[in-house]
Amino acid sequence: MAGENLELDERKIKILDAIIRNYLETGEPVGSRTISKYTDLHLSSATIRNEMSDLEELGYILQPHTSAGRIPSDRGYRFYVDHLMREKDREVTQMKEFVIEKTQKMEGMLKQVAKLLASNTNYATLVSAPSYNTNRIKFIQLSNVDSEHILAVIVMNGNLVKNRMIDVKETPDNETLLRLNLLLNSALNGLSVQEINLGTIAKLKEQAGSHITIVNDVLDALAETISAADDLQIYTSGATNILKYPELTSSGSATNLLSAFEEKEELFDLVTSSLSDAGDETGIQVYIGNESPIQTMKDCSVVTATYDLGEGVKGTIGIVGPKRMDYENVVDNLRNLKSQLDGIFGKPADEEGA
Amino acid sequence: MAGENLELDERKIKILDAIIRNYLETGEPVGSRTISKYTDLHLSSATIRNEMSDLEELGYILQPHTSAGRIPSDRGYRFYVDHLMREKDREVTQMKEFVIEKTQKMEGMLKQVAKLLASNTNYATLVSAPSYNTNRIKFIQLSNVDSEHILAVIVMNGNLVKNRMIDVKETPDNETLLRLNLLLNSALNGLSVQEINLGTIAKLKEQAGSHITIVNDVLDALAETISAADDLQIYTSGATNILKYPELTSSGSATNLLSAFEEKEELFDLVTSSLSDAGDETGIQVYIGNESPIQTMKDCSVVTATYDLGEGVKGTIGIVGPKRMDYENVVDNLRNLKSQLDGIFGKPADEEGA
DNA sequence: TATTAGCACTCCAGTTAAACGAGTGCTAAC
DNA sequence: GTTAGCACTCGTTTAACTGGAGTGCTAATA
Repeated sequence: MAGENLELDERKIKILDAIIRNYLETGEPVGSRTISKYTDLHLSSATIRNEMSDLEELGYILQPHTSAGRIPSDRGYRFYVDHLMREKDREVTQMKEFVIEKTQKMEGMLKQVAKLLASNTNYATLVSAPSYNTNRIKFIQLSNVDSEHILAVIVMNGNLVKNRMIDVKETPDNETLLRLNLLLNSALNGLSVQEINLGTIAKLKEQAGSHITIVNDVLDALAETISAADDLQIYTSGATNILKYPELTSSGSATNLLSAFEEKEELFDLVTSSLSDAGDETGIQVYIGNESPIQTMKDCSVVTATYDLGEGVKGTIGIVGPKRMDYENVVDNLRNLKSQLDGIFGKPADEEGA
Repeated sequence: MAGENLELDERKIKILDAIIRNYLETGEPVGSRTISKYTDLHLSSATIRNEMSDLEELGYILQPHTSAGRIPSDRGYRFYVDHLMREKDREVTQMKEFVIEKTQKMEGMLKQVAKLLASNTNYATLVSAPSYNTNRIKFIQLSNVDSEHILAVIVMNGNLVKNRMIDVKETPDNETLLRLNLLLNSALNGLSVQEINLGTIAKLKEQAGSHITIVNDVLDALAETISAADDLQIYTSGATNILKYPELTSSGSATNLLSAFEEKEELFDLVTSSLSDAGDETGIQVYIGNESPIQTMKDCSVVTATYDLGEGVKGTIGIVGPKRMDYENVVDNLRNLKSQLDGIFGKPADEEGA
């Protein structure tokens, strides 16, 4: 565990650890007498009191009011997460079988993941669908559907499919359509959407001749494919777990949290910022209180994991709960799920356009 | 308003009406003295008390406890909704512009509708996407995507598009693909999914020759298109409004309601049963307390409207709130929105496969 | 006969006061 | 440096009290 520390000696650390662990369990302020018995230090409550007084001065714990026990401060939690938390002996869970084999579709699977996580942890969970931003165009096809509509089908790497109905005044004949298909595919194939620049577009339009409008529509559809807000799906579960924690309901932030989980807009911010924060090498990130990217969550803790399917295809799994959440369990669960998801996409199953 | 009634004379009806209206406003049990002043009957509180006693015996109102005022019973609400409720002078709202013009996409529009309704009423709302069950196949197209995948695109009436990736061992050449496309289109075009019977399938497979597996996959995709649970999308908004009503939070049903709105599974039942209940000619249905199709909602009232885009394409808009909800306002809002939606689909805009 | 005034009674909601107890800080002794 | 002891603080719980809104009943009234 924690090695030498500038301001905390061995004993203080042990006491801090005991306080936090106890508080995580009970949710009640913990007093000196409790610690005196709980630890193997064999110190009297009076001694503990002195140490606690020091710890408070250092900002690791605080008193809700005079003559109450101590609770961890944000700084205390941070120290705990960084140095004190033990990794769980991971029991190899049967998640894989349960979650992944059973559902072929991305959407269903992610919903399952959120649900499973929520029931495992008793916190609110969210899972974002992978974002395909840096993905490349694999295939484009235009077809006549009826006299007024052309259907454009765009397949991206990873087999994400996007459809776009295009209104036309007159139906192009099959030959023209074939030519356009050839044109589009040869011009755009293999490009990521970012790589389609003005030059490409100009050339394309030049060659399209009288069918510029169709080409324009296809380009629009491509643009839409990356417009993140439109594409990014977020699945949530267990939001009502929030109501289980009095420190959230009484502080009044519960309602805001719940509607954030319903409307999901704020969750986008959470997901994107968690995707950009690198996290440590494990890809797991812990936000405590005000560290959270979202103001709404300043009274709770957020733990996120970023899963990476390769080729820049990434997504986020997150857990939102009270500051006194069971970090060990949560982190373990996330690490576990992450590793499962990281592996999946060797063989991309069939998915559907959002 | 209500004409003659077997057990209720004019005066009793007036009193009942006054009690319910007052209770809807305040949420507090209403006493005899209040009514004595509130109405233009000019009766003393004592007289009112006698009448109230009668009304209670008849089951229209009840006392939360001795020496409290009266509140409407389910039966009372029912009578109110059926006979007493006045229709609002509809101010022509600018909903259409706001909601409908601004968003081209079905999904976005329905989300907007839910949101608007929630903010208008302060209750929890849900909107189901139109179900295309009786819809017909318009167009099918298979294309080679890469060496291991064929993409099947299916367009239904109303321009609902469904994609399906099909794994293949070896790529069919273009000629074969063309033949299959022709085959599928001529065999299935214009059929609703229910109409595809064993005969059709057998004939199709016979003609498919060595490419049965592909045909099978296409048929699977078709089956999926109608599998309702998979297809039916529900958008919700304002679920947290539930927390505003003490009668729901204290009875403990709020949590269940909230998670019903989050998980949405129960809402499917609500939507389907509201779709099958014809409702009166207006297409609007009011469920009070136990009348609700869902047990979770037995402590509240549910008002639903069914919108009909024609061709069997239907959807539901619903509102969930306390029994003392503002029925007049709610019904008016629903009727309004319904009429807007009913009109929309003259020109089906572009949509995307689920 | 229908209505009203008056009164005793009920019961909830809100307030106050007291008792409790968990916990601290400090001091003095070990 | 550690501990025992004690006075003090402060939130929580319990109990008792009060006010008020509302009812039901009875007797008087129009």
